[in-house]
This record gives sequence, C-alpha cells and structure tokens, in this order.
Amino acid sequence: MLDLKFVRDNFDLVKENIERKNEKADLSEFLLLEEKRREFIQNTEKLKNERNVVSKEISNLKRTGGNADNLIADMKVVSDKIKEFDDNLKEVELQIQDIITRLPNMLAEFVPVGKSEEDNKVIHHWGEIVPQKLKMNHIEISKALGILDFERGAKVSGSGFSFYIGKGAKLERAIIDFMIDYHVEKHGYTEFWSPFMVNEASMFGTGQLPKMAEDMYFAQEDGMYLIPTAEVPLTNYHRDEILNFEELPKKICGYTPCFRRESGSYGKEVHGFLRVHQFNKVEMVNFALPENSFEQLEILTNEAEDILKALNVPYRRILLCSGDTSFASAMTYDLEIWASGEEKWLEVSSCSNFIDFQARRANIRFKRTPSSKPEFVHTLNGSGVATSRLYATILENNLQEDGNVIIPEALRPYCGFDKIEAK
RNA sequence: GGAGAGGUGGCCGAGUGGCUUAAGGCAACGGUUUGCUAAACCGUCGUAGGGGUCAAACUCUACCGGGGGUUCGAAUCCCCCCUUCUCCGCCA
Repeated sequence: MLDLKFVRDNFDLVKENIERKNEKADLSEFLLLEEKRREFIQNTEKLKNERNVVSKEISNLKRTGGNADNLIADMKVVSDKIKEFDDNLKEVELQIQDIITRLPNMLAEFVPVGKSEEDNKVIHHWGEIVPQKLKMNHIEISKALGILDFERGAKVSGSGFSFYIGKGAKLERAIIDFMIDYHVEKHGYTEFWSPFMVNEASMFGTGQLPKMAEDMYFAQEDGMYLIPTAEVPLTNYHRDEILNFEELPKKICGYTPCFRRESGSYGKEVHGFLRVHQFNKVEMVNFALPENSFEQLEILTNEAEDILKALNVPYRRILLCSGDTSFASAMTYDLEIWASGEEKWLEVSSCSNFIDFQARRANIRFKRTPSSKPEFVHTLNGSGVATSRLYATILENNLQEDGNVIIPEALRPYCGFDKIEAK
C-alpha cells in the first residue's frame, strides 16, 4: 500500500506509475474524496471537542448537586450530529481505502519501461545448454519411468494435480530437503514450517487481497485461503510487530505446497508440470533495512541461483520490465531454467523487493534505537526455488540415451539412489 | 461442539458509568550526583489522523483484542466475532 500523503503529494507520479505497470486503477475521484475526508474530520472533531468539554461540566455539576438538564439536552443534539458526521466520514474513508489498496507499488528507478515480457531484460546466463537426443518431455519420461500419474491426479482431484510414485515421490522430497538445507547451512536462513491456510488479514498484508481474490482457493465456512506461496505466512509472521534494528536483515525460509486456481490458463502451453494447481516451493523471505534492501535483492537472487548451480541446471536471470512487474513489487528478477525436452525457458523463481509496500499493509516496523520512531521495514522474497518445473527439467536434462534418468550429484545423499531406471 | 475464566501502552499491572486527559511499577532515553561502575534523584517517555508553522512550538480527535449498540458521557453496561487458558465431548 502506498502512503496516503505520498499519493496526495505525488499524484502525477502515481498515475504515471499505474500506466507503466499496465495496471488499471481509477484515481479520478481521489483528490476530491481526500479533500472531503479532511473537511469531514474537522466537522466531527470540532463537535467531539465540544462534547468532551461539556461532558466534564455535566460531571462537575452532578457532583456538586447542580442541575445539568439543559446541558444534557443540548448534548443529545450534538451527539446525534456527531453520529451523522461520523457516518459521512466513514463512508468517504471506505471509498479512499478502496482506491488506495488497489494502487500498485511504485517501481524502482532501475526497472526498464515496457509493456510485456518481450521488454524484459536478460541480465545473464549460466550453464551449458545440451540438446536432448531422445526428444522426450517430462510427461513422456515420467510415464516411461512410472513415477508420475497425471491421469489419476485428474481423476482424484482435477486437471493440474498429480501423484508422485516410488522413486518419483522420493525425488520430490529430496529436492525440497536439499534446497532447505542449502539455504539454512550456506545462506544463513532460519527454517520455518508454516500454516498452509491463512486468514483474510494475512492475504491483505502481502497484497494478494483484494485484487487477486479469484486466483485463490477459499474455504468459505472458515474464511480462510489456501496459500498461493509461503510468502504469505512467512511475511505475515511479523504482522503488527516492531522488530529490533539488530535483527535486520532477518532471513527466513520455508517449504510449503502452493495452491493456485490459474483460472485463465488452458491448453498445450500448460501441460504436465508447466502449470499446476498445487506445487511445492521453498521460499526465502527477508525483512530488510530500507537503506540496503536493493543490495539484499541481489543477495537473495544470487542465493536462488546457487541452488540451480548446485543442481547444474542452465538458467538465465531476467529483470522484469515495468509492465511485467507484479502489483506489489518495486523490482523483480525472474530465474528461468532451460528444459531440454520442452525446449523452453521455464520460470522457477521470482525474486522481488516490495520495499515498504507490504510492510505498510501488514504494519511491520522496526526501531533504530529503543527511543526512536518506528519505521516500516522493507520486505523481499524469492522462490528458492519452485519444484514442479525444476523436477520436469531435471528429468529432461538428465535423461540418458538408454532411457534412464541420472540423479544430480547434489541430490544423491537425499535420494539414496543415483538413477531412476526405465521400466 | 458444550461449560467456565481471561485479553488494558515495549513489558508487568490497577481500574465495574463522570476529579482517569489510563494510577503505579519495570524497561528505555536525557540530565544531576559520582574517581569508575552501581545506586539515588530530576525530567522525558505510545500510535495514527486533523489544524497550525518555512520548519517547529502548540493544539485537537481517536485508540484499553476486533466490530456494532445503549448513554449527555463507556476501559467499565449490552450484542456479535477473534483469540488464550481450564474442564467435558468428538476425532486424525
């Protein structure tokens, strides 16, 4: 969320930012409503002051045995008026709230202006792209190995869900364990295991609500949402809290399944593991000082890359252009890995600096010294990384000519086997 | 799911309709004293939003888990919800 005063004082900048981000947000009423708001505040506060003063007089009169009937009658009128003014004020505040919670975050200055993913900027590549001889994608490979079952996933749940079987299930667990251990041991993260369902306030805090409501699974009876990413529980862990200067930057990570309705996606582009309703992900979250959050974004993105390097997966880092940068983000790097069967770059990580946008929504602050004024922290997060597409890529890139899949060395201690053989 | 007891500032804790603009304490910060530390003493000590100002000073309003209500006036009374604890029931 943007600061109300900031929007008021930088109205044109905010408008321009909305366009650059390719977002739709209506600001036409804003200035008028904001003016109204302040007028209504003055109206009602003036009367409240009067009520407070006279109430004290009434109190004094009653204590000394005087008659306060006239004053009480007067105040009855004033009280009714206050109620009316308060209702007006509340109405205007709701309207302003509705506008301001739908305004996207301000883009960082480094973000290139552009409309779609075609304007994204490739920052660098790593690893060697080796063409795959058998020309099999992960669906065909997994069928040959007997380790994934998309059909029964669809039967039991629906399309976009799958079963992992035998060594296939073990491989998934191995990938997750490997990534968590790596971030904890090599990058200094603290591991968290979090709830997979959260309340509305949490979804608002990280910016999924109100805009993305239709992209999430919602349990109506209990008013809870299935998390689309661990970012939500991990960032909201510190909601409504004041952190100490010394503990920043605070780095936490965690594994969770992620649930996404993906309501707009169909067809061949989304087959197999390319787009699913439930996938596994290790997420890194960083609560940072405002003055070095962009340095932290570089560090965090490097940490996600380390996972790909350790697994020897070719990847490229992409700086998203303004139009592709998400609602809550000020700047985002995507990591894409090369899948030799799909012959495509697949996004497996998105690393963002949200600056104070989420912190203001979720009210996460810090104090520089015990007596200084609280300031909003900067929040960052990045996938480190998402498994499904990584899983698909591991199958495709490590497929041998005999149809077996060799397990990357870093995963072998976690798997307990070094290859999966074709049936 | 049922019954009961709680939720007050960074923390502890008083307060059951009006001298409470939330007592008192701890912690924190500034100062005095002191050879140093400690102690003692004095002062400061919340958040948000208005007004005001070049900026301040200053001033007003709201906030006692959240939301409604009663009243001239609510931390205090009523209703709904959230949450913690104890007991009972059900259950992986």
